[in-house]
This record gives sequence, C-alpha cells and structure tokens, in this order.
Amino acid sequence: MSSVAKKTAGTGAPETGSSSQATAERIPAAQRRELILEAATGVFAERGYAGSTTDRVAKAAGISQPYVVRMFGTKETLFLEALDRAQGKLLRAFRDVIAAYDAGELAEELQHLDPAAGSGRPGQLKQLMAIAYADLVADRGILMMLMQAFVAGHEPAIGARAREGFLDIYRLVRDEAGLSPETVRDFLAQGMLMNTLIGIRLPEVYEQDPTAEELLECTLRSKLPMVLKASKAQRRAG
Amino acid sequence: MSSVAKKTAGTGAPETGSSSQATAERIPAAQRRELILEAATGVFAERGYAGSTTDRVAKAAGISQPYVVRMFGTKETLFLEALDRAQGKLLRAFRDVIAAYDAGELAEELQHLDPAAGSGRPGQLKQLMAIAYADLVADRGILMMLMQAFVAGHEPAIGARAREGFLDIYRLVRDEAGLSPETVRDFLAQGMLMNTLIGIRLPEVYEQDPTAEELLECTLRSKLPMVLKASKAQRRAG
DNA sequence: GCTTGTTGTAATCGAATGATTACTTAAAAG
DNA sequence: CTTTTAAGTAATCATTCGATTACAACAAGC
Repeated sequence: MSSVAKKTAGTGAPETGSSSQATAERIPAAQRRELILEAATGVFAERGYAGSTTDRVAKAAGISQPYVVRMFGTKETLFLEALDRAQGKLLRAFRDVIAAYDAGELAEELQHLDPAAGSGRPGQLKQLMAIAYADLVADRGILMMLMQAFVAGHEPAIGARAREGFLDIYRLVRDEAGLSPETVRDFLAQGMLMNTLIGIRLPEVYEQDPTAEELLECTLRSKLPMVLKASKAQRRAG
Repeated sequence: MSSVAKKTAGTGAPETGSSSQATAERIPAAQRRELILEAATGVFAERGYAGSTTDRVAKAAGISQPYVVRMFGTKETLFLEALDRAQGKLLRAFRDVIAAYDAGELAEELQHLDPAAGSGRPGQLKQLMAIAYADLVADRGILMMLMQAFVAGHEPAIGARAREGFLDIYRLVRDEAGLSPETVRDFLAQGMLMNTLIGIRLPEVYEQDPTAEELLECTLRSKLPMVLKASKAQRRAG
C-alpha cells in the first residue's frame, strides 16, 4: 500500500477546482487561520453564535471540521477572534477616514457633503465616517458579525468583549474625530439602524414595498445603490 | 393500584409553592398559553432563537417541555407567536401615547420636554414616544425579543415577519404620529441604539466605566435611573 | 533514504435538543 | 357514580453538534 493512488484516484490533477475536495490544498497555518476567520465571519454574521456550527464554518473555508476546532480550540474562541477581527476592521476604516481628512486628501468627497449637517471638522468627519460605515454595510459580514455579538450578551465572554468593543468605537469617534457625546450618540444610532435594516434584509424587498423603499432611501442616501447591488449579489451567491 | 397515593406522596398539600413541582397546577389552556408566551419572550430575548430551547421555556413557565411543543407545534411557531405579541405590545404603547396626547391627558409630561426638539405635535410626540420606548427598554423582554428577530433574518419565516413588523412600526410613527420620514428615521435609530446598549448590558458596568456612564446618560437621559434599577433587579433574578 | 514536524482528514463519542408516543389525573358532563 | 374531555407528564427517539482520537500524507532537514 504505497506508491500508488497517493492523493486522488484517476487524473493526477490536484482538486483545487470546486467544492468538496477530499483533502484541501496545503497552505501555512497562518494563512489558513485567516481563511477560516473570513469564513467564520460570514457564517456568524448570517446565523449568530448559537445558530452557527463549526462544521458550516469548515465547509465555508473548504476544510474539515476537526481542523477548525483544533486550530481555535473552541467555537467560542473562534467567535471571539472573528469578533476582534471585525472590530479591528471597523476601527481601521474610521481611522483611515480621519487620517485622510486631516491630510487634505478628501477634497473631492467634501463637495458632496450636506453643508446643513455642519461645515466644521466634526460635522464633515461625521458625514464621511457615515459613508465609510455604509461602505462596510454593503459587505454584510463585518457589521452583522458585530451585531450578532451585541445580541449575544448572555454569553459572558462575548458580552464582555462586545461591551469593550462598542466603547472603543465610541471613544474613537469622540476623541479622534472630536465629536460631542450627543453627536457621537446620533452617529452610532444611525449605524445601529443601518445594521438593523440589513439584518432584516430590507434591501431584498426594496422593489416590492414602497415603505421599505422610503425608509432605505432616507437612511442610506447616496449609498443605497451600492447596498442594493451588494444585496442582489449576495442573494445569487446564497 | 388505585385510591392510594394519587398525586403527591406524604402530605396532601398541593405543590403550588416553589419551583420544580412534579405536576403543574391545572389552568385553562388559554391562560397557560399566555404564561408560556411570557416565559418564551424572556428566554428568546435573552438567548435568541437558535440559542433557546423549548425545555428552557418550559422550565421558565413551570411546565414540562412536551406540553410547550404540543401547544405550539414547533419552536419556530412559538417564536413567531412571541414575536407577534411583542410587536403588538410595542404598537399599543405607541398608540396609547398618541391617543393620550390628542386627548390632552399629558399636560404634566409636556412640562418636562425639551422645547428645542420641536414644540409642535410631531416634535412633542416624538419625545413622548421615546420616553414610552425607554419604559419598555427597562423590561428587557419585549424589545430584546424584537432585536433577536431582527438578527435572525436568515430564518425565512422569522425574517419575513420581522420585516413586516419593522415596517408596521415605521408606518405607525410616520402616519399616526405625523412625523416626516427623516424624523421617523432618527426616532427609530435612537431606539436601535437603546436596544444595542441594553443588548451588550452596558447598564451593568455603569458604575465602573466612565465612558459607559457618559454614553448611557446621553442616550437614556431621564429614563436612566429606571433602567439602572431594572438592570440591577434582573441581575439579582438571574 | 530516513526521520520529523506540519497540515490535514475519517471515524466516532457523548451530550443536547426538538419532537413523538403513551400514559396519568383532575375536572366537567351525564 | 360513571363517562368523557382537557391538562399535563415520563420516557424515549432520531438528529445534530462540539470535541476527541487516531491516522494519513506532504515537506523539510539530515
């Protein structure tokens, strides 16, 4: 039992093509880790912590379930790492906007802002960050991952991390963008509304329901077309 | 095997006292139904759809698990009925505020409103409804039940019901309170933020974290003491 | 070639869970 | 008192799921 039928029977082609390969391509653990976290983010975002299985994450990542468990130890640890990753991406997106604004690199974007919402640095940054947030909304993974953590507060470890993460975001917007607490509150509130509209999949009924249309247009504004497009793409993907 | 040891051995006292009775008190199905829905609301609010078990609901209602399943057919049906009930309570709370306002019964409450937020009917109603919402937040059951439905959109039946419910609330606030779409949006956004702060249990770290303190005060305003009190009470209850 | 560590899977196990079946027992009907 | 109906449970079943164990195969060092 050697030297014959080493990997796949029949053709010598490695099975990197489509789904359900017998054995995944060998790649370094660090890269595999990131692939699993990416897959886990999508799965957890869609189905929540309790509703997700390590096997579904494994299938989404193209590997076997035991490998997922061995690499992260427990499902909870996997969730927490995916959560940290998502929070990090959100913080980075906000910091990038602030840095670009302060470097004067957003002259073009400033033309499209609403002057009524404030023409100083805080007012403009608030609008620019809202746009950055809507860009992330289109993804559906990052922000719904956070949202799922916010409603999983009964799991002690997840609740604690979610609290810390939310307060981190609050402080970033308040201190680095320089918004007043009330303005930060309104900014976060708009974000939570966007999350909710995405969570209930309102874009999917945009064309059939005038009320949904009005609420989406009023909330997402210029970012609506992009979100609708992403919604359709993700429905095709399943 | 008759006439002796009919219900409980030993004392003839019926076991209506505390928890874990062998057989629950017999009450009409309609009343039992409401008790189960009340219990289910608390359980689903806390742990979400996937994270809740029919057995936990049964224990919270003081009856056996098979009875829960037989009365509602499936866990999904139970969730949908609890969701309808929660939505109904929210809609009724808003309608009550509007009716009381239009009947001139809220003269005392009007004294405490912020004149800067609008002194016409829409502006005053928006503030009064926000207060009514915060009253519900203190409960933690009703609103988190809705929130859990909002993030369970991947379950087709739940997602559809959640969409309809959200749009019902939107239309109510827009048409019956007479707010503009933008004002309704801001109103709903504040509500979603409150839900989120409750979801991550921010009131539980109010005293230990100055940032949490600032955000909670800024969001809940006059209703903060009540929410903090409710938070402590629910922590004691577990 | 031989060894060794890394990447990966198949098989399986125990606990949890939604649902079903069959059975009690209190109360209403006659 | 007897019968019937409604309220409720114990026992159990088939799945599902997170985790564990044991093993296979590829690559690098020697």
